[in-house]
Amino acid sequence: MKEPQSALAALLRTAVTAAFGAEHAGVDPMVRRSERADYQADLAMGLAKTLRQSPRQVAAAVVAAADFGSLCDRVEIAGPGFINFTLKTSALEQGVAALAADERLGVPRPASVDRVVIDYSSPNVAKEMHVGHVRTTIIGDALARVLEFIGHEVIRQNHIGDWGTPFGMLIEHLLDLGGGETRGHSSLGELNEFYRAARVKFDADPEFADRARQRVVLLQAGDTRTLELWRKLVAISELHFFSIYEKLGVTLSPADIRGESSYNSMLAETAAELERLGLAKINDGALCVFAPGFVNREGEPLPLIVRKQDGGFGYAATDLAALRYRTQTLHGTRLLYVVGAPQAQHFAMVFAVGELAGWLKPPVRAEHVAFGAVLGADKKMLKTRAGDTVRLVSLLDEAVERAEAELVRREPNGDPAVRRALAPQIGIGAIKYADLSNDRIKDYVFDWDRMLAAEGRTGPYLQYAHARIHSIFRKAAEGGIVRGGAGAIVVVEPAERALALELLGFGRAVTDAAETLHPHRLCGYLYDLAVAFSAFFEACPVLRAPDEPTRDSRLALCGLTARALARGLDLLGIQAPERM
RNA sequence: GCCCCGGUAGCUCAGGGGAUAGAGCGUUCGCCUCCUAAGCGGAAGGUCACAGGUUCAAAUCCUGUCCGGGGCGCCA
Repeated sequence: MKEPQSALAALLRTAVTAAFGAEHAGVDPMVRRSERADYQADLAMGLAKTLRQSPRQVAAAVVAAADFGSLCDRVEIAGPGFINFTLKTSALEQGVAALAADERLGVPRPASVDRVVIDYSSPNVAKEMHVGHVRTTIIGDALARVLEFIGHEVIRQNHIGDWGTPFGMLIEHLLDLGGGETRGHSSLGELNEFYRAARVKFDADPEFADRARQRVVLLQAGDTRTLELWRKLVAISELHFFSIYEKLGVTLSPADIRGESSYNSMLAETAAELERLGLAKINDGALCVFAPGFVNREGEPLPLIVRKQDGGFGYAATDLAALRYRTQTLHGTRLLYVVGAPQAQHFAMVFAVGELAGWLKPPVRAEHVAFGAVLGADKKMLKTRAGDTVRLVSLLDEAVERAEAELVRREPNGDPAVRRALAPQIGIGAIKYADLSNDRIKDYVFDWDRMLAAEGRTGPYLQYAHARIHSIFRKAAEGGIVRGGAGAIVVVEPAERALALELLGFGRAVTDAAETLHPHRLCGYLYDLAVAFSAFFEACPVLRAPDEPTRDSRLALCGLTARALARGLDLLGIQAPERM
């Protein structure tokens, strides 16, 4: 059986053709949740215009042309021409029962499976990860999880910055320090210092800068000794990345790393292909592609510089090579770039060139999944009090510490071991929910007190709702009550009805997040679900239900809600502890 | 100068053609002998930056203005 909202939409579509002819078969019935009923359809007003009839008349004709009897026990026309539907309780019960029996909780399979290549996280080698990486990592991972769950093939690409001119100075500095044989830079705190020192030396010492430039040439030429030192830097950095990923609970693995260096061998042929296609030409000694529509300050055509005057390749070349690789070799059908909004123009140009080159053509699409900055309370880019960029480790550690402190405050005599297990789940979950629940395109204000607050629209609130359900299950088990019996779900109380209705929206919420690439929609849905559950929890005793069938039905509703919350949180990369 | 993204309640944010604009925090009034009160129920609080336009219908679409952030040829 179809989930009621889709069933209503389908019914309305046939009703429209029946009433007004096949030429209107394509109209969107505009079915949505309603405050005045269970669902409402807003199609009559639009149709009225083309049909030159009054909206209420149109609505009446549509309603008359279909039999809503099996789904609804009330269909009313209201206001200018809204059609309000109140579901039959049996339809609601069947819908929820179908959901309970469905592994996928009502998430439909995609009409066509995409091969999604998703580029996210992408930290830089020899630099410590900082706040600037938190959004791409969290948002990218959530999208990867959602798309994968829906049934798309997801290829993660961690486009780490492991190549380019800075490595000349880094390697040269490493040699100055003793050829890299020094006690391994095990902590990346040191390597961060290392980068800074190299930078300072590069800017201050022309002789060093010169050596650094020569070292870049050696690196790009594949000099053995140089590569060895380079690999050392990369290896140490990767250790750091994965320690962060582990703390964060991110699905990226070493196999997903495809850094800038891996395109090194493709840069020349990419440039050659662009030349061959007549797209790239030499301008001021640099090989440039001028995509139509892009201009600089002076209103002159703005180039994408494929090869610099000095013969080197910049990041535009790498991104073009990566685009070519992702389309021509990986055969991705949907390419996602989870990169900050400031790079919008860069990606617009890269995609434009990709289209000109014929690498990117429909139905294959590339999308810049842009996001805004993380701001402090002062509405400026988040910095430490000293004005430094915030290290990601400290951010995550502080989240865990704060979560643990909250646990102590709440339950001073609680088991410390339990707290230690719980704190990361709550702290990291709080950071993730705070980030994901904001529309990604906007900047968002990072506020510890708000995200970890005891109350409100937060990660902990969702986890708490889930934990309360499991608390019921534990109590049930203690009382020898077997869950998952044959008893049907019976919807009687308003709170049960509201919860059931909310549960039916799970599939739509997940699909919506995937199509729009906006995880905050799923966040909003899960919050609404948790609210509906909390209201149900207050109003409808489960284990103390008036009779056994009611108790079992409520247990089943609880089970379904717990699954939906846990799954939804999982799709966001947030853990759902069973007790808090 | 040109381009992109924002401007919605005191604060943080949803809503992005459809009914009286929603939520959380904060303020305020209630609710724990009862499955976790990190909870639930109620109240107050808004010329949706501004001005035009399109439409039966605009917070939502278009144009312009103002404010804030960002980008604009060899860094990534």
